[in-house]
Amino acid sequence: MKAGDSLKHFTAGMKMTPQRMAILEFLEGNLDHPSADDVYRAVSARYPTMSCATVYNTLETLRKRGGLLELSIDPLRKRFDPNPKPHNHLICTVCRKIVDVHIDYRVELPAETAADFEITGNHIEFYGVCPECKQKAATGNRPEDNG
Amino acid sequence: MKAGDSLKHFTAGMKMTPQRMAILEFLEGNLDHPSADDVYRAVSARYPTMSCATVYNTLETLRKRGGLLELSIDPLRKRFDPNPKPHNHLICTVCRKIVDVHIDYRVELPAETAADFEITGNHIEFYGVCPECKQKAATGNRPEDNG
DNA sequence: ATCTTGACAAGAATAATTCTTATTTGATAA
DNA sequence: TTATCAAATAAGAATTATTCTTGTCAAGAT
Repeated sequence: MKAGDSLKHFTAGMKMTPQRMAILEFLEGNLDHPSADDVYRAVSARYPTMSCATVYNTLETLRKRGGLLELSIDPLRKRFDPNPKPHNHLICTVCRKIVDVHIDYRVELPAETAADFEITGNHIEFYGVCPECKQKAATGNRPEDNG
Repeated sequence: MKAGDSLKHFTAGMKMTPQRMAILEFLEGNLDHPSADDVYRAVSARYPTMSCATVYNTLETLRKRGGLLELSIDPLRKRFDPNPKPHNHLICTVCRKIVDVHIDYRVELPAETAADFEITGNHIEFYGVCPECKQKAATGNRPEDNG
């Protein structure tokens, strides 16, 4: 498979439109975990009439087809990951920066814990503080506790 | 420690008010991963003048003190977990039901991958389809693909 | 008694996402 | 090539979750 071609595997039978092609092009090979709004802003630069509903619809269609992973790693918004290889994430709890972790941990759920679920996958989040935020914390401006 | 007493460990120095006590009482021992709105609805049944801002403020105060985990396991809203023991989750991708997984997997990030982050924790999500949703899917009403 | 600080209610404001509706388009088959 | 029709679109209204603002209040400190 050619690099940047992976999403094509999930678009068979989808009606191809200029809008969708622009969205796919933006997503192909994108490792930044963009939000719907990131996609919308990037694509509407070239297609000024692009509607945010179109972006949401296309992302949801791709998600259902398995071409995108919807990540719940940001409490403020959904993030989408077009990286076809299953992987995990390291997240800075201060600035919410996200780093891919390409390690397969092979965690498994014992049958008695799976509670008759049909298991389809897993995702590990590591939490930490990134070097930049550690630096900032060290130089004094630590946030107060208001409790 | 008495069962249902765990949150008390994080409230030292917090000004105690009837509203906060009602919120704490609702959270103590709650294994349902309630959202802010769940807390608000439950507590305002007894305190009709409760403001949603008070709920959000109290939850955020507890979170900062380590008494609550803010879970990003639901793309629609934040969920809060007052269970003080670190644990993982099994999530139905159809109905979003959440089941606690009390297994310690001891996943670790190699130093070269940690990228100078100071690692503070991790969380594993298992994805699957729960028995009820499997049942529904088998009996015919499978959702169409709109792509 | 007054001051200070944190907590409060009420609701406005914001931000992300979904929904609605009329219109247009791409894929299919005639 | 053209007609057809389901699906996709634009535009913006609506919804939902969350945060912010403002004025008030209460408890402890001075």
